[in-house]
Amino acid sequence: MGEKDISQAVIARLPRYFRYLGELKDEGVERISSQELSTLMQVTASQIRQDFNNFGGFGQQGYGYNVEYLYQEIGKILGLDKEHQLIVVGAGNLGTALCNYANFKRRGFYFAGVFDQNPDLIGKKVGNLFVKPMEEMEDFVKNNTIDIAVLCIPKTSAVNVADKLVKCGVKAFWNFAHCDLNVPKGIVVENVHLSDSLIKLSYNLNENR
Amino acid sequence: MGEKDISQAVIARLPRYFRYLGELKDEGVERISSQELSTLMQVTASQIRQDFNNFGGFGQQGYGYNVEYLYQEIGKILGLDKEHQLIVVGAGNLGTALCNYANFKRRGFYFAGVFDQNPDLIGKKVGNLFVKPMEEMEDFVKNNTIDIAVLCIPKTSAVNVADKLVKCGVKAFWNFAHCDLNVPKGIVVENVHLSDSLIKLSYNLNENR
DNA sequence: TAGATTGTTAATCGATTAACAATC
DNA sequence: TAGATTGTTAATCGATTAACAATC
Repeated sequence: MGEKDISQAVIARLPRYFRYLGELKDEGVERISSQELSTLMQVTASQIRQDFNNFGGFGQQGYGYNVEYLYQEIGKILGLDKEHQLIVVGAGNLGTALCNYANFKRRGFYFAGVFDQNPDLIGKKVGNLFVKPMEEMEDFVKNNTIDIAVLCIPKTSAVNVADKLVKCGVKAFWNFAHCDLNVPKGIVVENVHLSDSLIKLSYNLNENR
Repeated sequence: MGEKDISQAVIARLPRYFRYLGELKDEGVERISSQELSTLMQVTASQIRQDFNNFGGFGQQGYGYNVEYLYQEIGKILGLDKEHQLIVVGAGNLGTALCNYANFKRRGFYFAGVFDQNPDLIGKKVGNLFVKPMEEMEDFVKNNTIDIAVLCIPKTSAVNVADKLVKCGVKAFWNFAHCDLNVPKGIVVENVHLSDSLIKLSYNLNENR
């Protein structure tokens, strides 16, 4: 963390770069210029170069960027060279959907446990896991060095569950509950507020008529 | 659309205001000042007043804002006073989860149809709908004035399906496919790239150590 | 009327774009 | 060497914050 802080606007664009570079790599493309990438991604070449240069010079004058190399480097910046252990709290439809999504594993995100308070769901198979009761959550987290908790529970319990998990050492929350978490400094939250997203779509839809 | 364009930064904040105002309303709070809302939401009072004043003066000097009135007005701005008809394309885990999420209906978003190309899923009950084959999608959309299509299909088919739906009159896409859609001007896309979101979390997690 | 708080203008800050020297 | 394209500085643009006059 010696470096200067990178703005969240830049960070938010990195996964998209990573995605495009991965596709280019899979297509066998060896090199790409900021101008070509600009056309492909519909952002300015200036922005692309500025973004990359926040992390060091990955390109070469007169040549452009080596796709494979840039892909690897951005992967490292994003922490995708490391493995992450996750738990999912809430084994409803959404929690189940996320557990079943195989792509995350490919990126080093491993689902280590699923928990629910509904007795009817306990023992149910979700992905390659069996739903455990909420009472076992805290011990499980302590014993398995869990990085990330995925919250797929109603907002009424989300804040409370998050507090408990912070105490057990969870460092990051992927929050699908329809509320804001209030966590201590140093704990990271990424919200996915689906209703908010749909409502935003509604605004733009109605504006565009 | 006579008014000047509102920036997407402002639009993106509106659903959150709406959410907080809804909660305040439910708690029976009658009035609130930008300063109080600022403390509650952890944004500056200045920003709150600027944001609201993009759409007109909803407050009263010396008093603040009437919660119920402001809630209603922001709802109208967001188009939540209108009904929206949706279809879901892709009846996998995620499509199923979205169909089952009752909260959307409460906001005027009605799921009118679910489609999948997998013969095993056809006829399966999802929410209060039965999965229909993809072949029926286009006629269905034309006959039911569908506003919004929710894409829960792999990226390999998403672009193709979106093209078809645009031709049938769909005006907005809620895109969960892991790719960018390229739609004509006037068609609205709201992306929910879950992998990108999780990867962003990964960056911030690794940065915070 | 005095106090409170908005609506709005002005100042600041940060992010994006343009330009170009450095260099492969 | 000449051409291409980066890395980086400077200019512009837009968004956020501060300040305060208007007014309830």
